[in-house]
Amino acid sequence: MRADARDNRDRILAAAREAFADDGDVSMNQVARRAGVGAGTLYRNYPTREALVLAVYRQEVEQLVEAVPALLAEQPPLDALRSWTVDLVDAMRRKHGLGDALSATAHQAMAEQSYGPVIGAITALLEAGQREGVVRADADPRDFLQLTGALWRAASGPEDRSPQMLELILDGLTARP
Amino acid sequence: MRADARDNRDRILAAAREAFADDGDVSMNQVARRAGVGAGTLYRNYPTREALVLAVYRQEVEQLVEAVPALLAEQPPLDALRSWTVDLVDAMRRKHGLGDALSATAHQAMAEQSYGPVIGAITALLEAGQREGVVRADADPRDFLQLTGALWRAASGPEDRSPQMLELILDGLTARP
DNA sequence: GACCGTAGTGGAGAGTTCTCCACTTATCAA
DNA sequence: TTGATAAGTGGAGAACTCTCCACTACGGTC
Repeated sequence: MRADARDNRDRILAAAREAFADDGDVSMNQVARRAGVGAGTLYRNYPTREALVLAVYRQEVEQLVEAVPALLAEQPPLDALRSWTVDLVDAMRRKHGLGDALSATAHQAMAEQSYGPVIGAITALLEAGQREGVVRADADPRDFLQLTGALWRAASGPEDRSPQMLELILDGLTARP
Repeated sequence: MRADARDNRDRILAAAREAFADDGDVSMNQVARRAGVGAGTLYRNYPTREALVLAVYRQEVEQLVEAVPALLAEQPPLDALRSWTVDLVDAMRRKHGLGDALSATAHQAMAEQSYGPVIGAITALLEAGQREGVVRADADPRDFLQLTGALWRAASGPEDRSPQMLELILDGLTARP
């Protein structure tokens, strides 16, 4: 990769980070202008808005993913899953566009490739529960991420119903004797 | 309302119905052109794409709503809820844009006003279950519609995981002794 | 240092959403 | 029948997304 290209890529990411921090609905054009590049350059580096959003919040998401082992060490699996999910939904709500980007990729190939880490985190949480026999055997991490999208949408509405919905989902995940 | 205005309104609806039947991603401009009206007229009648979509599929949705009493007469509440939901998700998948429109309105005031019927149908199904003590008391119809949105997204992916997700949700809805 | 192939660029352009307001016209009272 | 008038119209316009390709300039080679 050419040095100037890498420079542009970095400038775009920096500009996007600033712009998203200021306000959620920033146009791709605005990001490009702010970074001092043409629209073409922006789109070559980040082909979709989602790709850009995921790149911007990569660190935040990584932190969430890395927190999993500690959670599992401290709490029973279902409690760990509950508090992790609350944090995830919270991040989706605070970081504009992240909820859309994450739940859009839940059942796509893209998710496996670029956002495997999140799926990996959910897998670890579910498997811990399965090992203890408290989570049903057919629980699927992509399904859970998709449901998390619904949670986030509910949390963003006028009346936050996400706690109740989360309890319902966890209840549905629980293994029955 | 002026007669010519009503005429235009009807022509727009007819044009939209045709256009949506042909293909899901039709631009608002195309609908306007097809109906022979200006963009302004289209937007005055249907302020958002969602509003137009809901108007176009009103009958389909009404049929779904009206089917509830028969379902409840034939089957136990949870089975009725299951089969009704399968039909709803199926409609969301076949009728382009309906899934987005419905799940977007799940927790908004708009839903109560213009799509109360769907909420009403879900309420009837849930209450039947509650009366028999098989559905948890704190189940909320808007939450359920929101979860249905996730189901639809999952059903539209490469691998249809919606049956498993539906079982999980129904399991979560079940009242525990 | 000069050369050249190719990776990389920017912005014009086609298409979109949605708003605004100068104009047109249906309707009702006289 | 005829105005008056408020309801209704259309399309120009501003801003957007995303693509395409004529150009520019980086960096390995001599």
